[in-house]
Amino acid sequence: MGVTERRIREKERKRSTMLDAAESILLEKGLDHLSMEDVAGRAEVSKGSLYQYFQNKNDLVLGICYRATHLLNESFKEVLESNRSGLMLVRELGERYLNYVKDHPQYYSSMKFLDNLHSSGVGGESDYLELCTQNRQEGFRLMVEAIQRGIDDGSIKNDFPAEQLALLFWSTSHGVVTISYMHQNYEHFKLLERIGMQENELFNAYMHILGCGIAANT
Amino acid sequence: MGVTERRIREKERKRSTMLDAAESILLEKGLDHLSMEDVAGRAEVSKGSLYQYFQNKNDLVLGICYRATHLLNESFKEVLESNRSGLMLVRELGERYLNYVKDHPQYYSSMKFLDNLHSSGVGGESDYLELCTQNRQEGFRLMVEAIQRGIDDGSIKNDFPAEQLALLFWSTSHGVVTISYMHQNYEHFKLLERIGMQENELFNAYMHILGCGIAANT
DNA sequence: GTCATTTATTGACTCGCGTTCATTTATTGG
DNA sequence: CCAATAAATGAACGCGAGTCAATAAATGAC
Repeated sequence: MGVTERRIREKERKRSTMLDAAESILLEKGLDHLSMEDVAGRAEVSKGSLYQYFQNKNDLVLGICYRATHLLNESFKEVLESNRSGLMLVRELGERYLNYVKDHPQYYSSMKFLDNLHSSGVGGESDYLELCTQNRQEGFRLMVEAIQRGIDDGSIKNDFPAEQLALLFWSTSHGVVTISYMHQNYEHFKLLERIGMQENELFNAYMHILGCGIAANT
Repeated sequence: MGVTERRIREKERKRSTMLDAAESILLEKGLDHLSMEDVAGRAEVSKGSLYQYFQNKNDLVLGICYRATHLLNESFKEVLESNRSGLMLVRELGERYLNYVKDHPQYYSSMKFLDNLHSSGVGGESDYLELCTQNRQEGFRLMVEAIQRGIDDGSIKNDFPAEQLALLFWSTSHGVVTISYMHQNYEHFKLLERIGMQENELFNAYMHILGCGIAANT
């Protein structure tokens, strides 16, 4: 009796279509101008139908965020398959993050949305919220693993536990990547130009400084 | 004929009252639950009156942000009055920033709001937007000055121009401070606990790593 | 003090948008 | 072919931002 299975598959397919629509609007117009009506229109369903697949607007955006965090984690996992030094892995993770934001700005803004929800205490009702949070924790865990490997192989000094270094890397890289994101996506953002800095210089300087800070003295 | 002068003063006083009301609501309920009606009620004026003093809601929040950025800059200027080494000044700036966020979370969220507007390209019509942006640039300039002094006095190495180091310090400290902010203000935020880290450890680790990265080798 | 004029205040109103729900339409199993 | 169940729909609701015509207050001339 594969009827209910097909039903579920069918439902998942529709949900995916809706997420595609939402994602494309997010890419084109940004979060501020993402309306449920708009999404319904592009997905060729009625507004009411959206609410059969998503609990509310937050849930919909977090649905995108779930894709976003999953994709980023997959990219991180690839990095960890290499057996270069831990320090190199960390650098590679940073590069991946940077490129990810460049390639998928809509995913990045969905992740910013998640962060905002976390910062606002509650995010309303959303099943995706928990999933996204788990994904983020998984991403963090991957960073910890890279750093731990670096400590073990001697490429990263052991002044701090891996988790603490990971948190520093996590939070500081977020700031740097944000600069890059704004530089990419907003005409008006002239900060880099104003101080005469190329985008890749910013990242290199960051990794250089960070490298000096965490690399073992060899 | 001091009539118009008094008018202007009076108007400024009322505007200030409204900002006070908005600020207290921002502190209590957060940005998401700040409504114009609410502000009007607490300021004991009608909703329509608010719009005689502020162009729109963004303008009102940016009015708070103007206070916020001004206060932060004043704190930074105090630091620069000292004649310690540039490296010490940078550390002191970081500490000030951290304490500022702890003491004035509502100001911090208004600054996040400003950043979001910048990230969204346009911020609607608001006279305060330009003023806030100028204040932020002034804050950045103060960081540049601290670092430049450090390069000049030999406490900071000269691998990078002061502006570039300032940008790195600016963006990375933002990430670290955000962690601290969330830790302070949101019950649910358990990241620090989960990795067994104290809040001040986070800052110290950050300054240690950064210090290793930018300090001149003596 | 009176009055015309300018300025400030008000709250009812509109409008957009997220969300709900009674109704309609499609699908399933017998 | 027919209940019964599930899915889809769009009109209707609520809430909050922003508007505006009507009202009140302040000012300055006489």
